[in-house]
Amino acid sequence: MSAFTIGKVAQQAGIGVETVRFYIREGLVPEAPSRGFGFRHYPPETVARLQFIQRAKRLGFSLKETGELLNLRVSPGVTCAEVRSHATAKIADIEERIRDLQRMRKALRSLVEVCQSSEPVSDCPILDHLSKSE
Amino acid sequence: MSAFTIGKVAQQAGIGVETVRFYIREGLVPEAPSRGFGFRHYPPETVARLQFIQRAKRLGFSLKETGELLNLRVSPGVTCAEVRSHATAKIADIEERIRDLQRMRKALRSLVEVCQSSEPVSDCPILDHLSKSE
DNA sequence: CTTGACTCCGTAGTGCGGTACGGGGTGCAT
DNA sequence: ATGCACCCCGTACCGCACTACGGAGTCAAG
Repeated sequence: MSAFTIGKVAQQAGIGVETVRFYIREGLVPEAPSRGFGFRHYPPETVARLQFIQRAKRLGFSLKETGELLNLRVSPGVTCAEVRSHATAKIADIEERIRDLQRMRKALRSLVEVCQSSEPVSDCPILDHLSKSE
Repeated sequence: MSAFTIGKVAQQAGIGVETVRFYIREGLVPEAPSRGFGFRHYPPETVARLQFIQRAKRLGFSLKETGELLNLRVSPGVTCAEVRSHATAKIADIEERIRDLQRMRKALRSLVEVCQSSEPVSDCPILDHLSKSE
C-alpha cells in the first residue's frame, strides 16, 4: 500500500497544497493520522476524493453539497431509508442539471447551424433558441 | 409591448433588486435607457436573460462565462467562423459536464440499489462506484 | 552531516458574487 | 395633495473558496 505526502496528493489531483489543507480543515478530506511528529502520509483514496471535489465544483455543487455527496453512506445513526431518500433527491437534482445542459447544447447547436447558413441573426441567439425550443 | 420596473423584472426572475443592479453593473444585463429622470423601464427580454443567468450559475458557469454565452453572436468585428468555433468549444465543454453528471447519477443509483438489498456498504460508496464504473 | 526541498500549523489576505444601507427622488392610489 | 411603496445611485459590507506567508521542524540525497 503506497502512501503520499500532502505535496504528492496535491500534485496527483492537480491542485495546490494549500487547497488540500483547506479541504482538510473543512472536513471534506480526512486528515492522515499524525505520528506526533514529522510528515503525514495520505492513502491513495485521498487523491480520488480530491478529484471528485474538483469535478463536483465544476458542476456547480458547493463544497457543502460535495461533502454531503461524499458522506452519503449507511453509518451509525443513519438508516438505509434515509440514505436512499437523500440519494434519490440528489439524482433528481442531477437530472435537472442534465436537462438544463442539454437545452443549452441545443441552443448552441442551432446557433452553429444558423451561422453556417449565414442567415441574419437575432440580438441574442441563445435566448432566442432557448425560448423557441421550449 | 409591456415593460417592467427593476422591481418587477427582479420578481419575475425570482431574484432581488440589488442582484439585478449588480448584473447591470457587470454588463450581463443591458441597462434600460434613462429618460434623464424617474424610473427605468426594462423589456420582457431582460427577464429571460436573468433566468438564463440563474440556470447557468447553477450549472457551474462563472458570471464571466455566462456573459460570453449571452454575447455569442455575429456582430461587427466578429466573424461567423469565430462564433462557430466558440460555440462548438462550449458544446464540448457542456458535453463533458453532462458525462460527469451521468457518472455521478450512476454512482448514486448503485448506492440506492445496494441500500435496498441492505448489503454491507463501503466507507465511501460514491467514490467506490465511480471507480468501479470507469 | 550538511543542504535544500518539502512539511507543519497558524493566521492574514484575495477575488467573486452578491447583499445591505442610506439619502434622496418618483408615482399611483385614495 | 399627501401618503407610502417603490426607484435611483453610491458605497460599504458579507460569505465562500481559496491563496499567501512565515517560522520552525523533517527528511533524503549527496
